[in-house]
Amino acid sequence: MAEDVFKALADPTRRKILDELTERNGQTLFEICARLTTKHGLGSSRQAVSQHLAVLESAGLVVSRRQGRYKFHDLRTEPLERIVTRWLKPDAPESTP
Amino acid sequence: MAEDVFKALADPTRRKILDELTERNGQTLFEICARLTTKHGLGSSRQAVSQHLAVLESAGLVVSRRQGRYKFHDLRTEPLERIVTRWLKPDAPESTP
DNA sequence: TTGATAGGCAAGTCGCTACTTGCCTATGGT
DNA sequence: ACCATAGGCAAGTAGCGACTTGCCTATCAA
Repeated sequence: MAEDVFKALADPTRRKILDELTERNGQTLFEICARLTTKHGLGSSRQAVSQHLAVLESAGLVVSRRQGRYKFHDLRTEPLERIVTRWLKPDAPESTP
Repeated sequence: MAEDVFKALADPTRRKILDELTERNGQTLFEICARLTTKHGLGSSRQAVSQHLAVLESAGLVVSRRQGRYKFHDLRTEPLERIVTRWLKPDAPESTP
């Protein structure tokens, strides 16, 4: 539900994970760990990232597929498209001039 | 910055306050308290709602104007329109934590 | 089979945050 | 002048959430 989406987005590391998956979909846990530390400079442990991925997955923002000993993670943007329109009521759409 | 917007949206009571201001803009603290308890069934104290409004204001989602002994609160949706497009576009994401 | 890789599970620690409690200031009605 | 209303400030408490620690399972390559 939407409740979980907001909670999932509340953490900066999880948002970085979404950034990473936006840039390159279908990464494994270790790939995400490596790219978080090298590119974003975050020193997150494997378990920490694993728990973040679990939160993102239970929020519907990430789906995972197992293949052998690898587990690939894919981004799902559908939950994002629904949550913000809640407060962007029909009045005054000043987003595009 | 965007960081504060996500943190502000992480709390369900704050989201209810945004709902309330969406429905009727320019409410005072006591009005928001009253409508939260009656319409939404939340038993939030005055101080709790006051602190929530401070968080929303520092995130740029609410602005307040003083008038006599009243303080009116208005919704600002501009910060909302910026945050989610971060993952909806195929472009490179913003460099924000 | 052995060892290395990829990941999972569970309990525990620690910091942040939502909420309370108590007291304070200021404005306005009468 | 009085007092009720509208709101602010600050310290303290409780619980949730992020992260660690330690050990476990499963898969593949040699």
